[in-house]
Amino acid sequence: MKKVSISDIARKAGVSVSTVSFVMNDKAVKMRISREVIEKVENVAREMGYRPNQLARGLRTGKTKTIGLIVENISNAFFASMAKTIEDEAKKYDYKVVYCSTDNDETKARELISMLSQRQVDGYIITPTLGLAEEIRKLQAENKPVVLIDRYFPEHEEIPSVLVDNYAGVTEGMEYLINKGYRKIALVTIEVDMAHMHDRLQAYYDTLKKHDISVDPRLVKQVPYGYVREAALEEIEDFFSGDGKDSDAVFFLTNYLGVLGIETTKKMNIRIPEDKAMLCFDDNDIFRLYTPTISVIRQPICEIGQQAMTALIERLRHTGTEALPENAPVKLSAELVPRDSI
Amino acid sequence: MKKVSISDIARKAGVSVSTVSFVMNDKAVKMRISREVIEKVENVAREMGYRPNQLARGLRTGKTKTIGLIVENISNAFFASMAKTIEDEAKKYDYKVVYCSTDNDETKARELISMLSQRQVDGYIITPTLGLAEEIRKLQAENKPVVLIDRYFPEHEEIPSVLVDNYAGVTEGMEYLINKGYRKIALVTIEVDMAHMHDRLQAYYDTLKKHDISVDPRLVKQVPYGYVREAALEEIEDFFSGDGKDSDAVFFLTNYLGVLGIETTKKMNIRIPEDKAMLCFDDNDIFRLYTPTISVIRQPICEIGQQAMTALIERLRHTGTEALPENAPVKLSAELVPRDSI
DNA sequence: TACGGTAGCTAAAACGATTTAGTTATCTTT
DNA sequence: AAAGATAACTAAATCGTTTTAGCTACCGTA
Repeated sequence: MKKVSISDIARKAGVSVSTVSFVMNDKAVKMRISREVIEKVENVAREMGYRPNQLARGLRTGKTKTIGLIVENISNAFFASMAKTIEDEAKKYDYKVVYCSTDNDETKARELISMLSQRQVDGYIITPTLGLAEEIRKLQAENKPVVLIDRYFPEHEEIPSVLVDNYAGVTEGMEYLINKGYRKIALVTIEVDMAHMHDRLQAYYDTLKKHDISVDPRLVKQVPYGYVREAALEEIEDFFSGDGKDSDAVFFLTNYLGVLGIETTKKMNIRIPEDKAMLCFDDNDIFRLYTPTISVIRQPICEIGQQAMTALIERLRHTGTEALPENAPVKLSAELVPRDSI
Repeated sequence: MKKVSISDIARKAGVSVSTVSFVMNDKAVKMRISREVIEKVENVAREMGYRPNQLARGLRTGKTKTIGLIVENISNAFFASMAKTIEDEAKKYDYKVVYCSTDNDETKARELISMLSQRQVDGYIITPTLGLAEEIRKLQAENKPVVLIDRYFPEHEEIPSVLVDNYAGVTEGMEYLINKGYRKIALVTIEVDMAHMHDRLQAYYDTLKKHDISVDPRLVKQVPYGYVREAALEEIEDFFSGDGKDSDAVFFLTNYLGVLGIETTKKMNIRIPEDKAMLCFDDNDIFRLYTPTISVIRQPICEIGQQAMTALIERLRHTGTEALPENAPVKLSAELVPRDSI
């Protein structure tokens, strides 16, 4: 059984294709289609179960009512919740979201953008990888709005973004640790190739300095990107039995690292907070449920999603001549959630 | 700046649109396009950054190289991992996946199917809700292949599916508990409106009977669907301080319920396994990391995803006259992972 | 009586690809 | 030298919509 097309409806209702189109798009009144014809068409369409072909519609109008969401990894809790809010938010504006994961791989990210672009999405929300700025500029040049989330390009202020104040967040966490008397604070981070991670790291250094605590470079552990779980676990374990051994607290700079951290401390029988206090950037179900519960710097996930969507919609609606929306980054604040691990 | 279309390439290369199309689709040799023209076209296309418009292509060919994946909730760990495998798997066959969540709401599920159908996806992988069989039959009638995962319609064997042997899984768990000496085994489930949950519940009853343990209906707790987190937590807490109080073990029939269970036992200071042993259907990071680690019946997520994809591809390739692939449900087995909670 | 206006539709182009059926020029063959 | 074959392309239809421009009756007015 083939799908019903607009001309099937036209034939059955005894009118032209244009008339059906007008009726289906609520332009019937404007086009002075008579009451009877409108009803006739509506009835036939309902009976035959007509659903307009969005490919054809998109081809003709140039709008697909679809936005592309590119995140690092959709199976990571942070991005999964984010995706869910964005999807719900998009629905309010009658947009559909299609999402994909870069796995933080620049090549893959490029491919994804290309794929979404070929599918003619109307706009993009992107968690960028390194080196993606050029590609994003091209999208903007094609008049496709883009909003960055979570990460940004300091040298490209013309790309709108919704960010968390990473520097302030880490500073708040560090102040808290120092206030509680911790002095030998270890830091576990991934490669700081992008600005948001650099901001977090910088806040660590600056807060230590501010309190006249000498910075011990051996207390800072960088886990390289692209390591599989097991390799990353080993790295952290090595750190805890080597350079990081006599730290009295450890600050994990991402949610994923924090989970690995829990796994390692559990395996090594490191007691929290007796042997080591623990703090993590970004929340996770596990942190709330683990014994002891783990303190975190929580990012306002819903708000990020909402603001990103608002910013995008604003730009999608901006057709032509009115004043351009501001491109200044939206900066939200992350909040310290103290729990038993400190 | 407008996008480059095939006719832009044709004009610049001084050939016809058809020629460009042949070159871009590797039909140049078959169509006897000369070496020089092929190179010319390829160069122009590369220089101008030509990317074919998939809407136009899909409209013409009737194939979008896209499959729709409908799950219950993409932010649930089980479905998130599943989605990731399916996406990776699809990529191998050069398909793109677009996914969406039903939140187990029949109306929403219908809308999602309708939306995907309007966007002309080539095939579907669906975690169905109650009452979705009719809608799915319609897709099949339109020659759009569908594969069910996780859930099924016992009265509709003609819809292919990839399932876990829920009955055997729960039986294995129950046998294990009984072997370890537990006799007052409580069960926490969601509404058993669909067959897969009914199978799990039935296995509970049957195993008890087999071991001549009397079934105490008060030990079976059903948490209604659609309850928000807090309400569901309260239900479980009430159960643990009421009817379920003197059970010596508790079996949670879904991953989500298990997480709520952990939260509740933690709050109520129920010691595991001293006060109560715990077992959960379906794994989760938390169960592996919690203290004590929680025993689970693990579903083979990757295999489900792979098999579903294989089954779908087989049907997508099946154009016309050859033998139809078998529709018999693929049944995989779930595996008991014993940990410290029992 | 002729003209303008309007109500109520329809024809046809366009969007960007794919694909079938030609067309033209050159080359073989007899 | 005529006919057929082949190499190397192209024209035009098509997919299912939207949208602009236009057509046809009929009515009112001067």
